[in-house]
This record gives sequence, structure tokens and C-alpha cells, in this order.
Amino acid sequence: MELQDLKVFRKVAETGNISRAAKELGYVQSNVTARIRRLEEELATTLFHRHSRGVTLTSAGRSLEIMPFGSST
Amino acid sequence: MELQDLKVFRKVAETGNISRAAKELGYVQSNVTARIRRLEEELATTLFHRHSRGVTLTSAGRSLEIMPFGSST
DNA sequence: CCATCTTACGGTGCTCGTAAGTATA
DNA sequence: TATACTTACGAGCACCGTAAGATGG
Repeated sequence: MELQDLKVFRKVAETGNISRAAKELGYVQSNVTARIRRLEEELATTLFHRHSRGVTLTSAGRSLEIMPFGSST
Repeated sequence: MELQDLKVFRKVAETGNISRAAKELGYVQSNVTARIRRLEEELATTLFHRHSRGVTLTSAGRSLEIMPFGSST
């Protein structure tokens, strides 16, 4: 897992919305989807529950969210 | 700068030798050369002095060396 | 329909190994 | 000649945007 992965993950967690996270990060939405998917594969877990109004953290996602990296944003 | 860049940088700094760092990291030597070069370009600075017996940190390199990331190795 | 996430596709650049080149002692 | 760093090259994959698809309210 690289720093950029964590930055994207955090923005999605913060907004609860992949589209808005993408806009705020300056990416298109499909890239953020793909990045989150790859991160989930790498960690062999599910970080977000997907529903029609956005996404919410799973318990695994909440664990990652509190990792003490990169908070200098 | 990503975590992997820092990991490679640190191993080179630790050993003072790109070839040995590469071996310890499980890469070929030319890749480590290229990675360090890319990192230097990204940071727009020179991290190592090159000489015929290896490399030594520049003052910029010493600054990066003490960054408080990734020390969990 | 509208908002949102996903999938397909192609371009560009990074990462990696192999191989050859350069330099110093 | 031995040791070390650099450059050239090509394969594979990640990252990025565009575009189209799927789903729920």
C-alpha cells in the first residue's frame, strides 16, 4: 500500500461518496473506483459497502481509516 | 513520493552502496539507480554523491533520511 | 430521470530484468 | 581487472481519462 492509495481511501471515507472524492482529488470517478478495488484486492478485504447513495466503511475500512499515516494533509 | 521510494532510498543510505542495497531489496542494481534518479528528479535535488566506491548522502539526502515515515521495517 | 458505482478500452508512464557502457583504483 | 554506477531496451502493469453500462430511488 502506497501513500497515494491511502490518500484516496481517506477522501472516499471522508465524503462517503466516490464521485465527490474523485472531484475533490482531481480524478475522474472511474479511477477512484478502480483504485479502491485494487486496494481492497491487495488487502484481501472489503473496505466499503456500496449502496445507491454512496459508500460507507466496513469494519475493516474503519480499521484502515485510523492508521496514523499521512495526516499532514 | 511513495513509501516504496523511501524504502529504497533508506536502504541505499544505510549501505552507502547501490549494488548492495539492490541485492538486499531483491532488485537488480540498475533499477535502484533509476529509482533514486527519479526520486531526485521529483524532489528536484541531489540525494547522493556518487563516487567509485559507492555513494554518500548529500545534505538534502540527510534531511530526507530523518523523515519520520516507515520506520516500522 | 438522476445520482452513483462499475466495466471496457486505449494511451502513457513506471517498474522490472537483461545487457552493454563508463569510470576509478 | 574488479567493483560500482549509468544507459538502452523491451515486457508487463498501474494509472489516467473517455465512454458506455448497471442499479436504485
